[in-house]
Amino acid sequence: MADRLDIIFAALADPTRRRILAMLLEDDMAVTDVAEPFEMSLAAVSKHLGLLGRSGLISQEKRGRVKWCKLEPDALRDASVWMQGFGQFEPVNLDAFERFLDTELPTQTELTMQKDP
Amino acid sequence: MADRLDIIFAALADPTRRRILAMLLEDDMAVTDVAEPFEMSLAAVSKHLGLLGRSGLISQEKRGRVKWCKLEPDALRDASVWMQGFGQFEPVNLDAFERFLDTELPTQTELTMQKDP
DNA sequence: AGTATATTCAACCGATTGGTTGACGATCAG
DNA sequence: CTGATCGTCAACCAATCGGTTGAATATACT
Repeated sequence: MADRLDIIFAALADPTRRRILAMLLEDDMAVTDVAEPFEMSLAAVSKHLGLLGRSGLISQEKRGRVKWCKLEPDALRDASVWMQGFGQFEPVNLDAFERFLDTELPTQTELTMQKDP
Repeated sequence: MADRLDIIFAALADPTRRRILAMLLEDDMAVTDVAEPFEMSLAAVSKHLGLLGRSGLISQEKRGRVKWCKLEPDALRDASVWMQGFGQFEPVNLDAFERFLDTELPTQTELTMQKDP
């Protein structure tokens, strides 16, 4: 019933999970290390990681007794693409959007924005 | 407590609300008209619209007895910027964008893609 | 073997969510 | 004025969420 975007956006709707994703942006981490900075039980963080795993935003691989968590930014693409469908009317001079286009999508700019046909 | 991103992502996590946003992408709509295609009560849709309004993703203006709903894509910027921090390694591809258009916005394909100018 | 470490499981809790229904206040049309 | 239409409100319900605790499992260390 709940489709992929439901699960991804729901996963992103929690500040703890967003913080975890930001941490994993720097490096892969074990569950215990992920949990360390949070003021909640390890079990709670483990649940968050389970949800992130089910959403595809991270992958988890068990090596020995340690379960390594790895960011999977690909999973964000669907959500990002969905959102960009609404950004099409945003003024092109929005700082962040422009920075994004400049640095990340140089070749696709004309295709999506049709700035100067 | 719940910060802006929490509320925006939570708003996007529901398929009904995403469908509503897609509808409002075409044009401003009255609450009753928004509710029409959904198989749920008007009150339920009204609640969804209230949440979307509180999240800033739409604005609502009452004229007479009709309350007009208007998409506010600016509100997506914070979320989009946040996500782009994770997408930096994965350029958005147009295949995914096309899939999005097929499944969520079938009628707007020509409008947004400008296939044959 | 015995103990410590890493992680999850299961049961529970209060709060929130997504939906319903019925009553209600506005506003428009005749 | 009367009646229909537009939309919200309030109360309720079942399900899910984010957290807790304590027990359980699996792996590693000595």
